[in-house]
Amino acid sequence: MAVSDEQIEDAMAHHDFFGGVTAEARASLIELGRVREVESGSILFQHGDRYQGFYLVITGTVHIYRLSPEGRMLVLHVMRPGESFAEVPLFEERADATYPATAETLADSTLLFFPAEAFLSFVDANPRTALHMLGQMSKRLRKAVRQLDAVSLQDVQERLARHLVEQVPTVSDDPDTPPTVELDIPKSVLAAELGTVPETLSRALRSLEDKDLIRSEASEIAITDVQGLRQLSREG
Amino acid sequence: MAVSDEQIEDAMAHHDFFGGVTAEARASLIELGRVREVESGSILFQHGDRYQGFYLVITGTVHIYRLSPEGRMLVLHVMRPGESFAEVPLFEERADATYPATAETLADSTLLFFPAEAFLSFVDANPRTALHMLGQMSKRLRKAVRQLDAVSLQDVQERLARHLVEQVPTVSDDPDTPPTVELDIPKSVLAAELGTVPETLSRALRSLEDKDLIRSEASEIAITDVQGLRQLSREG
DNA sequence: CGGCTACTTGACTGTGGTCAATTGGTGTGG
DNA sequence: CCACACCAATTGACCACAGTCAAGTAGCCG
Repeated sequence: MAVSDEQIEDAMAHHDFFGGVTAEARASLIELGRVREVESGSILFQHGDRYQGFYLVITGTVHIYRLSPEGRMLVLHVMRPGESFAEVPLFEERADATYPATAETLADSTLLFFPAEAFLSFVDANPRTALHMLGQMSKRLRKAVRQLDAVSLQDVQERLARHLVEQVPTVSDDPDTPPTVELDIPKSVLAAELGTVPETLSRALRSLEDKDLIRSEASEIAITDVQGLRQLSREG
Repeated sequence: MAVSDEQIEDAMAHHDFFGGVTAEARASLIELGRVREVESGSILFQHGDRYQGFYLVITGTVHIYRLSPEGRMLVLHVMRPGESFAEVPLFEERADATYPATAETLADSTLLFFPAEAFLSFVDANPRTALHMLGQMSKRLRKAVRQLDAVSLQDVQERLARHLVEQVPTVSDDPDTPPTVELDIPKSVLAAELGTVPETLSRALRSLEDKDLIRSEASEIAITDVQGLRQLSREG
């Protein structure tokens, strides 16, 4: 059940960073990576662990989270095929770099692992690629700011509305049937991604349903009023 | 009342990015910058404005914030001499880049402004400097994560405690008198930096005082029990 | 002295977190 | 094939943290 090279190539081609470099550079980058196959629920690294390197998702799902002392979870990111994570410590003080959060698979997954040393040597030899990396980091930073904004300036309902709107495919393949968001993660994780708990998420979903903005059934969420949702997520 | 070259040199030398490059590179970088002197309360750019370039603080204070539709403020950053801000959009899609937040001076300030085009050409000609930039961005990202963590996992009192602990100078110049944090910004800004409102900050300060962890008087906050504060900010 | 702003304090309210019980779906074993 | 166990999700009751509104105080400048 090894992954095919096409899958790897596919994931890399769609990647913000890997997709931006030349084909030859990409080829030599693949050489650096080690394939890791892990089952659902595996912890790749934990908050505070000594930094080893970063990952690229080929198949599966990974969530990056932090835990409060009391055990509440805040999900920073849910990573899907073609996305990479944990590059941040690459460029910090080398000696005692640690992972800033915990990474755990939400499904059986195939990952490409890039050891810090090897990757840094590559960047060192190809300084131009650092620019692509900067683009990547900038996006992350902007996303972090939006998340921060959302958590402290919007209530749960608005955050949920925003999240749903962002999930809706921009091009509607069928103008009549309402666009549908299929949840491929447990609701508890979505809750933690919105900075809340499952109970509150449940009530927020119900509340949006009562307002006829969505129709929710198990992990299928049909958006019946995209405009209304968008408006809710912007204005108070 | 123009700033001296020493002040500029000083600010740059202590900067994470500018301080990391060679002296000659730094010299040519100064050439790129334009000095701007602005009085307190000036808005340098607003959330959504077309991106022009980034700033380095020589003297004064600048806060970077976002506003909710209802007008509540979230302060992302308070910038002091030797710090730079608004580099993020440099490396994003060039055509329609915008500022992700608003920047306003909290005091009469002197800034060095770097136009995007010129600076990018420099990085292009000196790709190695991109690595320093990456280090810079990484720190930002990590800070953003900690802020996110704080806002959604800690209550106001804990966030305040953490903030105060971080302000305490690491080396105590006098072992007997308690370390003191001098607020150089209005409390309303500190409140927004902690993701709350002035009233709540006021109560949080009082509450820490009642616990004999601090002694607060106007903008002087004496830390009487650093250990206790630290503990409060970690554990629930 | 008057008026302005920053900050504080009090009373009230609401969002959302906690705890607990219930439902529902899924997989395992008798 | 049903029974049971287990986990995810929902619902209800309760409560507390913190935001709002309003009044009051203190400091500062004209």
